[in-house]
Amino acid sequence: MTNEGPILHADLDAFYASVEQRDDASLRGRPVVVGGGVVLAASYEAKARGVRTAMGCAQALRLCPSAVVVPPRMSAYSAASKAVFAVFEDTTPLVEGLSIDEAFLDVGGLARIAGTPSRIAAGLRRAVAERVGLPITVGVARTKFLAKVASGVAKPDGLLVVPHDEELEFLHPLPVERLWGVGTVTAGKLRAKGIRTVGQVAERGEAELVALLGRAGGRHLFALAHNRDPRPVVAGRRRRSMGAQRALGRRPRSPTELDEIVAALADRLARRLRAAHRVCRTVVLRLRFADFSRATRSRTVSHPTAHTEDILATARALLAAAMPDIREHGITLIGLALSNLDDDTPLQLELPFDDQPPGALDAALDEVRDRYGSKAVTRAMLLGRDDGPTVPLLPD
DNA sequence: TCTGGGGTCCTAGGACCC
DNA sequence: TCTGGGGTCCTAGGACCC
Repeated sequence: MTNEGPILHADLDAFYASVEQRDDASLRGRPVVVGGGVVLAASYEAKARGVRTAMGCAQALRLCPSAVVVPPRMSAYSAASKAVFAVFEDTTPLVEGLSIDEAFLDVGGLARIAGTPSRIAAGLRRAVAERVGLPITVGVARTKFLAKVASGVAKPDGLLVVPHDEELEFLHPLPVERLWGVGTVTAGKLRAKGIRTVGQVAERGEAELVALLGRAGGRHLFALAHNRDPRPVVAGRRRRSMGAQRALGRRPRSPTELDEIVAALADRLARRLRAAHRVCRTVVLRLRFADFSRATRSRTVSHPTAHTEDILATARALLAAAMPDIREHGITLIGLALSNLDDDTPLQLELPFDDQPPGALDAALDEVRDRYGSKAVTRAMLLGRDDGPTVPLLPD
């Protein structure tokens, strides 16, 4: 949990497309597009022709007529991801996964065992190539943020180490879009102020950036432009929400069809929730309308659940409430997300009542609250001496 | 160029409590 | 009776990431 730096950011190249090229020799060296209606991943041969993620497959074929379009094989990508993460874990226990194909690794404590960070990174790339057969790019720097920028610059199949004394020289000439967290909207706002490079961000005051981008966004960007990023690599992060969605096209849908889709989504999510031994308290209905505007409707219940029927009942209530909007605007996507996740077995603590000084119970509960969050103390029971009555401290 | 499926984090207002 | 300040939770929306 400590950040001793240096930090590696390891990022598989064109992940889904690389798995397809690995598993089918006839695809190697050719432009490959993984997707159905939309491009989920493009090989570097296809990227060179202008094909991009999230582009329609029809447009991808116009840009690159020789591209081979293959349907996604999610289970193969999931297996490949597990194998790559096993290599990460063999490198250091301090691995923070960011997505299916990238992770931060804190290799600060490994200098005496495994050599310099660049040696560790080179060994990691070699191990992924030998054991999994996939190309991976690694960025190395003192902070998470800079390591991620470095891997982005080094792609594909590259390795880039940013030395301590060259951080700002590396960072400041880069366009603001390279910064993690700067997308089209933020880049547009910055451009309107004449800010195009990270160095130009660094020349502005924090207050100006906060006024432009909001409190958190402005502070964040200000810190990053000066290469300040104290965030540690955190191993074992747990997911905070779980979702599933379905695009519907533009054809009108009957209420019965919508109900069937919501039921299928609720069933799929509830199964995933139970498989992960989690429960949820909040159900979110996501809608996208014909004009591409979006809306969410959510409801939080008092009792955590992983039962399909509970989740579906809440989802149905949300759908019913959203029907006027759906009728008015037309619906093109429907999704469900579950949040406020928790473990399915609650934490149980037994505090011996005998010989406790006054206030000991309150102090113990405070400690639980500090360590596990206020939600951990949802139901505290005061157990009496001998066979005395059980007194609920908080209403059920 | 009309756009998939899975996530994270931030903001802002209102309710409610002490 | 009126008042303040602080905290948490819920809901909805938005930006961003892969």
